[in-house]
Amino acid sequence: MPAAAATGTTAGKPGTSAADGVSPGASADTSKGGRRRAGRPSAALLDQAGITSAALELVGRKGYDGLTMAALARQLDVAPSALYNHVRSKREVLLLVEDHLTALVDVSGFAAGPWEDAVRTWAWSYRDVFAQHTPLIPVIAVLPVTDAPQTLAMYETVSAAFLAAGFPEERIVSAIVALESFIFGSAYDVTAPADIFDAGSMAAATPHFTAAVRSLAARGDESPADVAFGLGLEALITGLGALRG
Amino acid sequence: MPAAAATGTTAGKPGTSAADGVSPGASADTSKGGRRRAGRPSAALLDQAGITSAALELVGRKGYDGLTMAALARQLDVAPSALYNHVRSKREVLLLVEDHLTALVDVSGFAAGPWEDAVRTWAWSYRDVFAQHTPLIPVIAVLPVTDAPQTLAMYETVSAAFLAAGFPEERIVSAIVALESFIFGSAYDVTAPADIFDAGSMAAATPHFTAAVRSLAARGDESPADVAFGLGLEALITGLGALRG
DNA sequence: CCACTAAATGAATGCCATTCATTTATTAGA
DNA sequence: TCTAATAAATGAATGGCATTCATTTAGTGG
Repeated sequence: MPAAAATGTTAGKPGTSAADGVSPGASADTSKGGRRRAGRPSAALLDQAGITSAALELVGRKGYDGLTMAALARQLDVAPSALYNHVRSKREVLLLVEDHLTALVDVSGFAAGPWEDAVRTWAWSYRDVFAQHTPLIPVIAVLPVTDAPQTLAMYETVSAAFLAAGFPEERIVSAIVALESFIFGSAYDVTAPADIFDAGSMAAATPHFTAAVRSLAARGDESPADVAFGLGLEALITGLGALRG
Repeated sequence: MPAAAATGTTAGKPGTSAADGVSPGASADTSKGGRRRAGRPSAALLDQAGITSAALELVGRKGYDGLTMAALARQLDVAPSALYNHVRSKREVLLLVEDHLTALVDVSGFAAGPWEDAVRTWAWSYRDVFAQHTPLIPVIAVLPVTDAPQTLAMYETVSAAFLAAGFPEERIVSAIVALESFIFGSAYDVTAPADIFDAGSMAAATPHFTAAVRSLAARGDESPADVAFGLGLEALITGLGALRG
């Protein structure tokens, strides 16, 4: 399970959620509900799906520092101010991206098989997706689920599976939150520089820590972030699993 | 090794960091060692300790949105550009604040008593400190320990205690990282709005999740964030504790 | 008293998200 | 077919931000 970690990122699951496929290009004017009133231009250059995929491409190419409203507009061949006809703020752009990414998290394990395996698959995949998008984590943390349909869909799938696995209803949300907290915190670790624990000139003053760091580095195959995540995840699975009736 | 910590940052030149003298701004940092060269003003208005405490006061009063270099300068009765004689960037200000806060984390439990109790005390305290400073979390995550002496000191204390408790040396860093990841993720939860899980109009589409949320709310005394943190922490303590030889 | 230097200044610079009055393009309905 | 309504795009502001830099200020050791 450890090395496979990296794969999860691409693992978009078709059956995961209620979202239609979307056609990210320039024209997918499906939803955007609301009745039409008077004359209404049909060939809009922008919509939320297009903005979302342009934002994702931009992030992939330039990182989150490169995701500015100006750059986003340029990517879409449009004036920056045009974006505000479709999105209330930059935060809403981040929110659209977040919800899109959540749909990539692998919840397929919850359909069948042991609860432990399903949680493992889900957690590794969840971490892998957001490890490449850590600037979204502060956004997610305060995000009312109402504003993120895909995220809500994921919670429904996971909740149903926890109930089926024998969890008492009043513990389900707490267990999910505990797992998510660990997942988000661990996503940051993945991005940490390799020498983050190098004490440098202070090494002599911190002998126990320095020795611990050195013996950690000695083991070769797995990345430190993966080792720590695996360790914590197994502890959580065992400990939380014991709550089942 | 207390406040002397602050030195290293301005370095870059041999022997430059020294800047002792009489009364600095608001809070005096005692001699920072280093040899003196030529003539040198003794009544500096600013130093890193003063900047740190001004930043903390500002954050307490206006939050992290209010912590701008301009506001910080105003607080210290100084021009914004003056700050850059003592600090390389705003990020370094955040770093100073982070290191100061880390010193507030309660590691006293590691001095004696059972490992489990010490970890519990440490983890709750750690979470509580940073729950009020979540904007620092992305900074901490990528922060080389070299740049944060207090943080390094905490790691040394914790590492020594884990070793004494019977942990194999090569698992210590992983165990600490796993705990920290959980702690940082959980710190975000504390700040989440109470209605974060209200599915609103989508409630009908997510019956299991909605029911789980409702039954959670039913239990009154403890905050949801505390319940989740306690649940996860106990699982981690049990699971990680099993690694001890 | 002079040469040296850390520290403070104030005026730029460039980037950013966001706003707004205005224009453009489309279509429903008369 | 003409017209009124309207969504969407524009381009020029606005105000805030961190940061830079040439310059000035003021102590101090020699």
